Amino acid sequence: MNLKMKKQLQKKKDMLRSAAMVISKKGYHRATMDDIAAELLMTKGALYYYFANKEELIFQCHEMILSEAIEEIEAILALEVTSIEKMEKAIIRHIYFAIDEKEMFNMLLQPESTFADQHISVILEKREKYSSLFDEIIAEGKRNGSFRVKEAKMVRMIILGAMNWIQQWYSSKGEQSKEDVAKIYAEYLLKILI
Amino acid sequence: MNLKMKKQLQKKKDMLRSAAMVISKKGYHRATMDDIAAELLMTKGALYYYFANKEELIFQCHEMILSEAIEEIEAILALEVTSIEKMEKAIIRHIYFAIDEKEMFNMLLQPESTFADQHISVILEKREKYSSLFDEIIAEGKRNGSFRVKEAKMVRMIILGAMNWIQQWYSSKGEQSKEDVAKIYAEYLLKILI
Amino acid sequence: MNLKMKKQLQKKKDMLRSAAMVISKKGYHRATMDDIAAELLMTKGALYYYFANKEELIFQCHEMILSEAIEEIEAILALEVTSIEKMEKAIIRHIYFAIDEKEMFNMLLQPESTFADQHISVILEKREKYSSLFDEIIAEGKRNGSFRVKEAKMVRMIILGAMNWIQQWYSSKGEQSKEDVAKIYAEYLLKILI
Amino acid sequence: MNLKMKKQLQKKKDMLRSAAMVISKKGYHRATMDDIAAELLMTKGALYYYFANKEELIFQCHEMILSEAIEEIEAILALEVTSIEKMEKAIIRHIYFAIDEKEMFNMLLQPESTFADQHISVILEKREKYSSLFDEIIAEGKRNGSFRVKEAKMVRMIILGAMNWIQQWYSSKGEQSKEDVAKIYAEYLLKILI
DNA sequence: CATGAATGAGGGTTCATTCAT
DNA sequence: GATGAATGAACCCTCATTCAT
Repeated sequence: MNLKMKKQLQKKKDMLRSAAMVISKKGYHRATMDDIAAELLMTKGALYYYFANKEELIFQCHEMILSEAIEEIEAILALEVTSIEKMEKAIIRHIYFAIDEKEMFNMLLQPESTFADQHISVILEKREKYSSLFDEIIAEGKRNGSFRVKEAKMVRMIILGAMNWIQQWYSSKGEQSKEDVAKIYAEYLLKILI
Repeated sequence: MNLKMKKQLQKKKDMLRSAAMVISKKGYHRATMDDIAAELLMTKGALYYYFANKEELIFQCHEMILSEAIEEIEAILALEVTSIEKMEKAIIRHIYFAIDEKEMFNMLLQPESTFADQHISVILEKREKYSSLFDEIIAEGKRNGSFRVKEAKMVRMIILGAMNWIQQWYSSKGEQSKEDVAKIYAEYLLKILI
Repeated sequence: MNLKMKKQLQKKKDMLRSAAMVISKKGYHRATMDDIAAELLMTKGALYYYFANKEELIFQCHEMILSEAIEEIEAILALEVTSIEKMEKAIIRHIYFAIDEKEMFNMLLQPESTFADQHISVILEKREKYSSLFDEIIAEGKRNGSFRVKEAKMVRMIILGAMNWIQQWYSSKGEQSKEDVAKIYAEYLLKILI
Repeated sequence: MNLKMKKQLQKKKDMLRSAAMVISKKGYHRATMDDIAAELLMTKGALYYYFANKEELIFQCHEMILSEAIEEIEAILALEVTSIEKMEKAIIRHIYFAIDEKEMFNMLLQPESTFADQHISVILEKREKYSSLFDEIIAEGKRNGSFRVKEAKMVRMIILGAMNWIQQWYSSKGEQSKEDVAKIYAEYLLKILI
């Protein structure tokens, strides 16, 4: 029984991952339920067996991705290292994610007012939760004297905005390795904090 | 004759502006030609007299807005002030634009792979042109010793990314005035350059 | 201008009439928008130019038919004849309608819980309005001593029920002419009132 | 074995009864096989074990209900009472049924051209059989001088139609008890016969 | 016997686009 | 130049039905 449920859960995750692929590649509106089903080697009908409708599907995509991202940054927060190192790691982690999972990441940046009010609040909450983890690092850094910033919220926004923009220009085929990019970004962004 | 053409041009600009409003408010896909026509107090049919199709319409929106933005930054570049001041002014100008014309600005950030190849290259070229103006300021600053950065391209991306993200969180109803936001952003972002 | 609007109104009426034909022949659920459009020698798209959706379409059918029926019985009520004659004429009129416009009439009898609350109240009101015209005749007859009934409401229901059932068995190909049927029904039903 | 079959039969009857409930409440088209299965605390798959398809299911519903109704009226016919009393009892029985089992009764009134030809003839035959029982009472009454009607068929139709219409207006929450309604109806309808 | 999963054929609806007037 | 009307291709979604397990 438990095994069965685990399998089901795994399957749903796999489906969400594939769906996110298509959706973020084509965009929410251009990706049809047929497209998504095809990617899953299913028919549309089967898709609707698992998800009530298109919005529900994309909503669950969002949720899954955000939850995973939150977990990872939380793990960094729990490390026993300096605040500077935490921020560095968080920045690098974020950038790796933005590059490695470009499609899914991209999806998060374009909620496109697709969601019904009920869903949107959940998503926004989770987004805020994620962002607040960066706030925590900043706050911790201020407390122990590592960082010297007054407008913490805005600094957080600057950092997140700078990182998210990578989407728009980075190409894995380019000359820069993702490791280099991440390192350089971390270096420059830390200049703002210190 | 010349007057007539001017009038026509002005009319078209007005149309583009209104259209951009609707499109960026609703998003490209949710904004129907009917919506746009209604905003222009026209019928759909009339709209098609001026623009061959929806893509052409949005393409011209993009072009107009970008051209105007480029002009403004070019004007700053031509000023006889220090590089630091130029960058400061450019940042503030950009942020004002992002806040004051949120809808149009937003449209620029979501090309959404709407464009056919033919159009997209024109847009990308113009975008690049705009971005390169920031490069020029940075280069100038490096030449005259004001700025000390190695990875100029990446720094430019950090700055642009940070600024564009304002879209996502700034609300005119919030406590922060746009003047404050622009000033603070300029201050922090200049820290990266110096 | 006025002529144009009249034409449009007439066209809409024609459309409603044809639509009612299909719908009542096939039933609301079996009649597809394609079917209806085909009957109108149109495409589905054109249909949606005139009616927001299927429910709106059928709602307007109902309304039109009921309105016309109400007018006719009201005309009978206004005649200067005895109550008995009025009831006789109303019965005959109703039965003619049930037989001549079998399809539309049939549609009225099967609201099939198709309507949204907003619409259903309008329809029920109009139905009640129609039925109340029979009440008025009965009341008038009681006042002037022609009729001798205690439970007026129930008698009205008996009369309407009996007449509406004709739908279920009368066939124009059968031996009975509609004139005969109407006359006999009137005769028997008046026995209840007198 | 015999016991087993009896149990099975009973089970099927229970299923039909529950199914009829859902179908007549929602209407044939709005009631999905899922709905029906849920009411039976089963899954769709199981339902298909018992019934070949949806039409078969509703067909058996019809048949069961009609058979039961026929039996009851036949019992009345066999009583040793006057024709007037028989008709009175039949009317009352019919009305009780219409009120007590509103949903199932309602289903019978809306065959909705759901049935394939093969089925429909069986149903129509059974309906006719039921109706003919009223004919028999009338005929018997005519023979023994209780009733004085020429157009027996039409009178039967008037009586049935009047009774079936009760569906449309009677509410158990209303002021009238079903006993009152049945009595009054019987009284008025007998006026037609005598 | 029963279930979960899948299929596939529509049906309602939207909307960019066209065109006669 | 402008309008109303119409088209048709997609798209989301539903649901009766099937079937391996």
